[in-house]
Amino acid sequence: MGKSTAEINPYISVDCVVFGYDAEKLNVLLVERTLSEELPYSDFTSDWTLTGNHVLADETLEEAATRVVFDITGITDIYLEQFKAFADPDRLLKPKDQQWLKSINRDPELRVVSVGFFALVATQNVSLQWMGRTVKWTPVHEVPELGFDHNDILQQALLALREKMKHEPIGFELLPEKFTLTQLQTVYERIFNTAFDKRNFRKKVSRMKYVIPLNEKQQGVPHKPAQLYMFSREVYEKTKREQFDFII
Amino acid sequence: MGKSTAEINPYISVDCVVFGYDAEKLNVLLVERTLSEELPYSDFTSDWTLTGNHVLADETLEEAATRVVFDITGITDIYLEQFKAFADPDRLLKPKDQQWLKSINRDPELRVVSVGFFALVATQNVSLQWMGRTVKWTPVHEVPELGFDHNDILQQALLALREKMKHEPIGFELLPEKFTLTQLQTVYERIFNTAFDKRNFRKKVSRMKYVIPLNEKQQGVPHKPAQLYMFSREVYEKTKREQFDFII
DNA sequence: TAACTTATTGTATATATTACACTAAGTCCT
DNA sequence: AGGACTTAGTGTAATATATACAATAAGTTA
Repeated sequence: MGKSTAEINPYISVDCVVFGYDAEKLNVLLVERTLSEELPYSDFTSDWTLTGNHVLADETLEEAATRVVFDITGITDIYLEQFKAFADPDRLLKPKDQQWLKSINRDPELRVVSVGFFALVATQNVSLQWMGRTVKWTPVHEVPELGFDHNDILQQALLALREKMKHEPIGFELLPEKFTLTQLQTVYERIFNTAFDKRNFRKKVSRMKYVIPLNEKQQGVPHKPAQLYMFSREVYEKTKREQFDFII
Repeated sequence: MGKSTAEINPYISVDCVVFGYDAEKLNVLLVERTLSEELPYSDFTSDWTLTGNHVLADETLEEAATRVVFDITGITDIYLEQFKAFADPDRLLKPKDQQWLKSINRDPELRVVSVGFFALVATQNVSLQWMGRTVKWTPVHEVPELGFDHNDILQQALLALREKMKHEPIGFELLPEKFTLTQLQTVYERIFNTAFDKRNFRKKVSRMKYVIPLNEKQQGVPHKPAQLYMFSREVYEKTKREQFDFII
């Protein structure tokens, strides 16, 4: 942002599916899309889209995605992963989208490749603002019809997130640095929409040497305070081994 | 192919990393890149690249990748998976690549997004020809310096292939329809560069209900003929269940 | 101090993993 | 016909993991 329009590559964009978790639900960041006031088109004045932007001339895709997430959330060290490119010839051809593209003087005929990233953020303690545009968290199961092909992109991001979560310890990215085992279990239960047995889950976690108990307990809760844990990526990288699980 | 140049989208291409397996090694399909004869640039006359092409105006990425693979191999039903988009600003800026782009009258300044797919084919029994261009199988560990950023694309494809193979039964795509357990074991050993215990491997496979023994044995081998098996994706889809393995 | 809420723990059974070496069934050669 | 050669095929014991299942512990609140 803050760069001149001339540096923007009109053919390539990134869309970031920013997932957040609030101890209740998996949410996704949406941005309001409004028609510019000078052009009062009739059939909509605003709706919602994922966060995205065109890449700049000297930017890599990763840099563009990092910039987009930073501009909205102010967060720099964020878990970010490219998961799929979207380039169907008709992905911007819905009437609303055409109307919007014209309203901001973009060529509505142009075929834009959008590269999808998903991001995981720990809390909602991010100052939501994107150059004055309205940004909000929405539970992934309550997302309305979005602009462009963003409902599709969101669904693909969810699939990619689940696939990755099955095999890599990224659930921790959605939790605060210090978390309880119940919180950890709940993250997985919500994202996979299942329930785990508490004892078996804890037995499994206790075998993960990279989930480390702290000398600290939960505070300010009106019941028995839980042990706090941290995740160590360093320990994970050192102790992980390849394994196959393509069985039944 | 066979369409007019006017229908080509100059900004978007697909590159297909076509993996083949010949009972010995994992190979990849390479195409020779030659400078057009009218423009005798000095420092190279030909080298190799992955198979790829620009997408056509009315094509999706998947359709373009399918077309590219079909044009080279003549195969229609092929395992094909999008794994990553490549769009670094400098990905086509090496002198050789600039020279080549100019020689075919492409704008060498243009930033092209290439979407990478990997494909798995069972045998080398594919008629290799791509509109008269030279195509060859090369063992993945003997691939020379390729044009563009294709060495990078190949490495990323290998990583994506391994990741997928750890969790999904796609090794079968590299084998003939009827295969022996030794062949199956060898595929995994070669791709992961490890050795498995034969008895333990077979015990594991015997638990996969979707690897089905046939009433048929190997023929024409100068030793005890092995039992032949087939893979049933239908049985796999019906019996698989989600599981987590992000432990140690 | 009783009611309430969430945290924490164990055991028995079944299944999966690992390490390890010999016999079986063909062909080839003389 | 017989022996050499090559790859196929198999079992067992020890350890680790998965699953099903319910009672006690440690705080807070009224």
